[in-house]
Amino acid sequence: MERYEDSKLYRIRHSMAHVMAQAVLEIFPQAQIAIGPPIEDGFYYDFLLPRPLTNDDLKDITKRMKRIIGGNHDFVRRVVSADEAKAMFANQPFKIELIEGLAAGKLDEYGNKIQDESNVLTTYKQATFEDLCRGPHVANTRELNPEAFSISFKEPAGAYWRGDENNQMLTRIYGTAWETPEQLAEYLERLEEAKRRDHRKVGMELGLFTFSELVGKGLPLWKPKGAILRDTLQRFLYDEQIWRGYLPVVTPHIAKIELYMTSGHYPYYSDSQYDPIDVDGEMFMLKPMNCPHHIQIYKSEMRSYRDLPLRLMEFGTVYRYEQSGELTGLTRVRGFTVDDAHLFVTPDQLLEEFIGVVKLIQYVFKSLGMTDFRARVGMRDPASDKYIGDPAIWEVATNAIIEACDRMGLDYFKEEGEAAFYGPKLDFIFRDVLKREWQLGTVQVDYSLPARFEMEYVGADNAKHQPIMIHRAPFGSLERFIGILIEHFNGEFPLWLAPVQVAILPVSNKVEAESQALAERLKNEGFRVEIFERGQLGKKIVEARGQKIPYLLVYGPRDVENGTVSVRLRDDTELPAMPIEQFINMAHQVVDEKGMELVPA
RNA sequence: GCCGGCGUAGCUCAGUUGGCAGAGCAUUCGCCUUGUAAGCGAAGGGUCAUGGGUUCAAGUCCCAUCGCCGGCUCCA
Repeated sequence: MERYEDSKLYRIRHSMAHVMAQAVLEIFPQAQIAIGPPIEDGFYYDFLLPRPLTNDDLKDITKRMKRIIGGNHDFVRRVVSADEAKAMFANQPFKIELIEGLAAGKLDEYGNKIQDESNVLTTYKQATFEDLCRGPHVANTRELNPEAFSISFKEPAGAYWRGDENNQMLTRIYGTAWETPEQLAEYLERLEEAKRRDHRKVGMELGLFTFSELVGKGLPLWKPKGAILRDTLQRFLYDEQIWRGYLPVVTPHIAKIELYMTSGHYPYYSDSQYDPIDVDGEMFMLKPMNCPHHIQIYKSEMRSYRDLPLRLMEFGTVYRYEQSGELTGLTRVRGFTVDDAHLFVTPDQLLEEFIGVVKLIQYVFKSLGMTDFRARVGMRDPASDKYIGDPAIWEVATNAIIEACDRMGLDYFKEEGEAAFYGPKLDFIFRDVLKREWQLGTVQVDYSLPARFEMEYVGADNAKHQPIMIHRAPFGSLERFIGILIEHFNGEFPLWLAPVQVAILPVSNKVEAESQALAERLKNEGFRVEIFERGQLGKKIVEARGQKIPYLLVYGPRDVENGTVSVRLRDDTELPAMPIEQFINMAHQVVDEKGMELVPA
């Protein structure tokens, strides 16, 4: 497959960024320009502007961009010396900084270390605008389609120079650009669809959760229907884990600060923890993670190799201080529940246990109809010093992960700098129906915490050994996972998960008593049922459809007489009237199979 | 935390150059008794996010705070 960097779209978007910069400079000649790269689906350019942008500015910029494109200007590449470049951009301080970084062969335009040393400076010029740029670009603006781009689809946004929050805040204008207007329309439609499916909107409409200013931002309140969904997921995983030899534990929400000093969490992550609470002169913290607690349970007894592997699980709620601006619905919150487990294993067991965890995660995803995911091996960044533990041990752990993947035939890719601070990990990245990627389940191999906590077990040789720890969470956080599920399914959950599975729609209140009896019968069968009593049948259908309830049972005198129900599915399919017994069997089958369809194949 | 936008009834929103705070849905009550996408009528519901300021007069103008949205940063 062609790399994005080599594609025509990439050149189009890169060139669009230059055209936009030219347009902005026409309006604000005093503006300072930073960088303007292509990105997924589009491009941006960062500016230091004399005032905030308005919608009218964006219209004006768009108009000017179209005019520039219509001018059929060539993009002309030129190799320049550092001195030449500095003279050319004398009144553009950001460019001067870039030139100095590039000329010294140290930093690229993003402020990252340069890999290749071919520190040749080039510029590209179209019409009156010449920009420091390594390209590539289209040959001429006539290759840009003036009807296939938009800069008004997104609000202008703030962005720090070189992405560092200590630097100056610039104004970033985003654009999207395509080869044809049809592709643009398709992209914009995808954005609209994502907005329609937004879990915050759908979750409120379905009555799953709410937020309260009095409780606090980033602290979701689960309403009954959301709690049912959540509990159903939780029970599914709980049962699955019990079956696989996990043991449940429960631990408190606060602990002494010394616990996190020992684990190493406190010094490394004090920024994202809440301030300690003084209790009778001792400092306690809201727990930011569950592992140190589980370690204390491990250490409560003398462990033999015969006890291992020991797999402790807990749906443990943790609290982390997230900056207010980064909170988003359920996907980024300040208190959330991790479907956590820690496996304590001997070196001999590591591989097998790791494989077992990966199999569990694969099974869980498959049960939820989530099939499109890939695995990432997160390795330490050799240049960083944020990791604890001996590099040699890291290598052993990383190799164990890779060997497990190979042995399972798992498709994976490696990425440096994606490890946890105490060990390498394997992350599962899920792609939803809208082709967006989310990092979900994670498995981490850890030699560090067992050492820090001086954990041990007695081996067959009667000597003491240190266990290895595997941290893992298939969902990651229940909150975030449910947010993703809502958007993936657009609130139309598979039957086994749906908070209300069956809506009974009485044709009139003449069958009120019979409808109640039907509801009771279905509840006794274990189904979640709601009777819709308001208004006429049409209105009941509207309401039940709005709640995305899988089965709508139209129930009237005819059905009462025949012992049937008329089943209408969530997708508006109308099944012929069927005996109640038959409906119950069908629904049981779909639930038992965790089917994605409402009618068994 | 930073940049920008936005806060009017439970929800979605209207509210003119500053001049009596509104609609639909939802809720409650009454009528209708219904067979596959909204039956009819009435009533209740507001410190216009909060606090200050300007003004004869503020939902409307100014300032601060809180919250929400889009980004940046961050995400054990």
